[in-house]
Amino acid sequence: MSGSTTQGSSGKLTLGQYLASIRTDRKLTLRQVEEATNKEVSNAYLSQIENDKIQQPSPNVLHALADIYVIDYGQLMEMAGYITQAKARSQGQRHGRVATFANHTLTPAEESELMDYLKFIRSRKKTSDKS
Amino acid sequence: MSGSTTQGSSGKLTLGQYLASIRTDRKLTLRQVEEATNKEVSNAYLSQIENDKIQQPSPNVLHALADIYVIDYGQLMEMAGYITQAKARSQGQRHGRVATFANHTLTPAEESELMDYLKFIRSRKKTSDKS
DNA sequence: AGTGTATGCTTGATATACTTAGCATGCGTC
DNA sequence: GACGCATGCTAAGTATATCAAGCATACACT
Repeated sequence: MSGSTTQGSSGKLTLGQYLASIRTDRKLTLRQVEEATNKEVSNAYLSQIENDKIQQPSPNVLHALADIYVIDYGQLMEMAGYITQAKARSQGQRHGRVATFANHTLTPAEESELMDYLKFIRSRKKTSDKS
Repeated sequence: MSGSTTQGSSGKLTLGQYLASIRTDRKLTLRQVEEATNKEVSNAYLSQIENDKIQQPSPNVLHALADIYVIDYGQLMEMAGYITQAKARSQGQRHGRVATFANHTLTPAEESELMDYLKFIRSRKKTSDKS
């Protein structure tokens, strides 16, 4: 029951949620992705990944997806629980997580709405210290 | 370079041969390595890897070995047949308007909240569509 | 109605990484 | 010789990623 696909506003996105959000954002179907990856990732399997039925997809699968979505392979690797070489890069914070949004195609209207909402979120939290 | 251990006069070393040569060089036993990796890699399994019975050990196993041997993780990954970030080609085009968000450093929580909100926005608009 | 088609998802089967137990040989000491 | 015991390895089992096929619903069109 319940269990909408969103996992609430508390935690991070899972790998599956992340991949699903990107695909739907780009308005691609499971089978289109399967085609785009040259059958490297079947639509059935992608469905399982997006629903977190697969605990740790292989690097090759992740690479194929990163390839067609044009997103960062290393990020997918980390999300999947793999240890990557760039594990000690806690300094270059300028990018990194924001990549999530950078990889979504937002309309100007949406972007503006989100900017407002971000302001709202931050104003709510302002009472407590920043971390 | 390299050449100090038993390398076939033929071509490159396989992953297993490479790992075995390092271990014997260091005069370690399979069970010592198993201990050193905190049982992350069992001696039985390491034996299979060294004899190329395992086609593609998982990145986590490779990382554990790279760790205790103090060798390059990425090299092991490539030897095992994984594609690494080194292969990353052109980053491709960036989505211009998203730059606004890219310049904001979002916390994971904020990012997640915004993702939910974006879904909400789009679900509202769903009734009207045109192409 | 009905027929087709697209979409997401599930189900059963297979491949293979990985584990646990044990084998075989060698090397030492009695 | 027999008893330990360390070393590399193997055999059988479990877990899980991945595939091929199909199901269910929704949407379109006649």
